[in-house]
Amino acid sequence: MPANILVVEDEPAIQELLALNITQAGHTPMRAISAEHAQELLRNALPDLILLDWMLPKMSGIDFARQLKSDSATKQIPIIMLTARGDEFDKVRGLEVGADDYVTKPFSPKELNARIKAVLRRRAPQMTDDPIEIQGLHLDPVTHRVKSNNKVVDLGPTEFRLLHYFMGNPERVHSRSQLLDKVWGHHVFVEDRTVDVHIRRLRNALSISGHQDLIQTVRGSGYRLSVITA
Amino acid sequence: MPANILVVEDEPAIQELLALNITQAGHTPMRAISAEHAQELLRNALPDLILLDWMLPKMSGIDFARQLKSDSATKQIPIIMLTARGDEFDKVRGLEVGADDYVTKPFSPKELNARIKAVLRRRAPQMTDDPIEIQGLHLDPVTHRVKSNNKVVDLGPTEFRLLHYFMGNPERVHSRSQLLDKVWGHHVFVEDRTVDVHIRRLRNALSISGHQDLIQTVRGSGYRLSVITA
DNA sequence: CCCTATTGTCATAAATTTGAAATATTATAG
DNA sequence: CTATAATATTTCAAATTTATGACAATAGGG
Repeated sequence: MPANILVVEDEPAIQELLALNITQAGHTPMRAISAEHAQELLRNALPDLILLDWMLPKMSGIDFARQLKSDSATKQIPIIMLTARGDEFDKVRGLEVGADDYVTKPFSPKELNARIKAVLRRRAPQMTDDPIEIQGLHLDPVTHRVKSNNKVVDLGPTEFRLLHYFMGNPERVHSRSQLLDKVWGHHVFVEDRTVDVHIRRLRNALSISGHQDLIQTVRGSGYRLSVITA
Repeated sequence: MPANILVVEDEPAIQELLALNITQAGHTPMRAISAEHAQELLRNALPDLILLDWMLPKMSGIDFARQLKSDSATKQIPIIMLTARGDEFDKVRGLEVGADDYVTKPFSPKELNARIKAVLRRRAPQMTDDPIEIQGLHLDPVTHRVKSNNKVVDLGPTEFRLLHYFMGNPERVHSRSQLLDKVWGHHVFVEDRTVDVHIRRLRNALSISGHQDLIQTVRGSGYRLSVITA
C-alpha cells in the first residue's frame, strides 16, 4: 500500500505541507518545483502517483498533465490535480487532460489522503476473483461465499483467506511460516502455532459439509489441501 | 445512470450543444475535436459511450469507428453516429462498422437523450430505469418508489440510490469505498464509516416489509444484498 | 424566512475475531 | 511400549469491526 508520490508544486510552503502529509500517510514523497524539474526526476524513477498543481510557472499543470498522458512511459500514472478555489477549473477540463481526481486548495490532510487512497485503489490490479471449486466445495471471492450443495459454510475473515489460499494452491504442502506470509501478510508478527488454531477453526467450519478432511496435516512440514483421502 | 460520454465533433458550436445536452441529462461529457484527439483521450480513460460525427477532418468517423471496434480495449464501448441529413449515410454501412445507433442533424435534445439512454440501457442494465424486483421487493427508478406487497417503503434519496445499486448488483460484496464511489460519486469526500450509518437507515426502512436481512454485513469486506438467508 | 427532511460525524455500545497460553492427544523414534 | 516431539483443542482477554443513537450542519420546500 505504501507508494511513491511525486509532488509538483512551486510554493515551498504548500509543497512542504504536502510532503508531510504524504509521509504521515505512509507514502514516500518526491518533490519538484516545476514541470521541468519534474521531468528531470521522472527520467530516473517513475512514481505511483503524481500530485500536480494546476498553476505552475512556465509550463502549466494542465500542459504538463497532457504531456504526461501522451508519453507511453508515464501515461498510466494517475494524476491528482491541485487547484485553488478561485481557479477556473472544471472537472471536464481536468478529465480531458487525464487527471484522475482533483483537490481544491485549501485542502484538509484527511481529504487529500482519502483521495490518494481512492486513486491508488482504483489503479490496483484486481486480484484473481475467479470462483474455485474442489470436491463440491465452492468458493466465490466476488460474493465472498463458500458453499457446498446449497449449504453455506460460515467463515471468519482469516479462515476465508486461508481457505482461498489453500484452494488456489491445492495438493501442496505449506509450512506455517509460508501460510503466515501468504495469508496474514509479509510483516506480521504472529506465533507459528497460531496457524494451528485457525486450521482448527477452518476444519470446524468445513465439517458442516463434510469437507473437514480436505485440510490435511503433514507432520513436521505443515498443512495441505488435498482431495486424496488416504 | 450518470455516464461519461466522449463527444467527437469538429464543429465547436455543435460540440458545445452536445456537451450541454449531455450535462443536462446528468452525464459527464469529454470532448475531442478529431479522431486523433479522441484516441489521445481514450488512452487515459474509457467512456461509457461515444458520440461520433460521421464527417471528421483527417480520419473520418467511419474509419475511426472501425478502428474502435477492432481494438479489444474499446470494442465494447457503444457508439452513436452523428450524421447530417444531407450526408450520404445509410444505416447498413453504419451498422457494418459497429455503430449502435445514429442520429441525424439537426437533432432534438429529446431524441438524442432518448437514444443515449437506450444505448446505455442495452449495455449496463444496472444504471437504467428498468424496475427491479428481488424477493417481492420492487424498486421502480422511474416513479422513484420501493414497494413490497402494496406496502410502501419510504427511503431518503441516498438510501434509494444505495438500494438501487445493491439490487442492480446482487449477491456481490461491495466494500465501503466501492459503495462511496458508485453510490455517492467519484469526487465526494465522505468517511468510510458513514456508509454504515446509511446501511443502518436502509435496513431500518426495509424492516417495514421484513426485508431487512437482504442487506448483509460481510465482516472485514463490506456489505452485500443477498437472498441467501443462511 | 421558517420548518422539515436529509446528511455526515461522533461517541458509545455490541458483536465478532484474533492471537496466545494452557492442556490434551497423537505420532513416532528408539 | 515409552519418552518425546508435534499437533489438536479449549479457553480467554485484547483487539478489531460493526451497530446504533444523538447531533449539528445543510438543503429544500413552502
